[in-house]
Amino acid sequence: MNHWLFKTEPDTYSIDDLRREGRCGWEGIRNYQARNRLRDEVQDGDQVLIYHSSCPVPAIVGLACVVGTARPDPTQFNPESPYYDPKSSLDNPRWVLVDIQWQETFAKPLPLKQVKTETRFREMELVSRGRLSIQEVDDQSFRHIVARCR
DNA sequence: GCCAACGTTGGC
DNA sequence: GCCAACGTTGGC
Repeated sequence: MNHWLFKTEPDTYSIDDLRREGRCGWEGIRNYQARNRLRDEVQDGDQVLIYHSSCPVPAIVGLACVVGTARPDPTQFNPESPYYDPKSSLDNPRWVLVDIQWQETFAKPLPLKQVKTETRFREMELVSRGRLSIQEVDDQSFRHIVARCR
């Protein structure tokens, strides 16, 4: 069982939106490495830290879990969608998504600034590979973060 | 709004 | 398959 960190811009879709909806398809991933992880590595029941980017205080803000496995992202076929990809086809979809279920909104979100400061987080992809939108989180960091953000 | 880092595209 | 040009991300 792996743990993950999914990034989102709260102006587009926030942890509050996820809480309200309960469950959502994590649409709009348009990066091959992130896509490959969703398709090949993310498993039913995996836990996911939700991270807010491009906002006043970028931070890890909550917890969700994966429901089911990867499926084609319908937005790639919708010309009206900002995630539309004319090079994709129904026969051979290029992009996938996973569905996630809200579990928790943290009482004490963990700001990126803090993650960067502490040596225990040195190896986190959030520090070393900030732009990757689907990140793997090691077990120890994951447990530490959940415990201290509650 | 700037810009560094990094991903993608396409000509050759 | 290289690499220059270009586009995107995201912190600041």
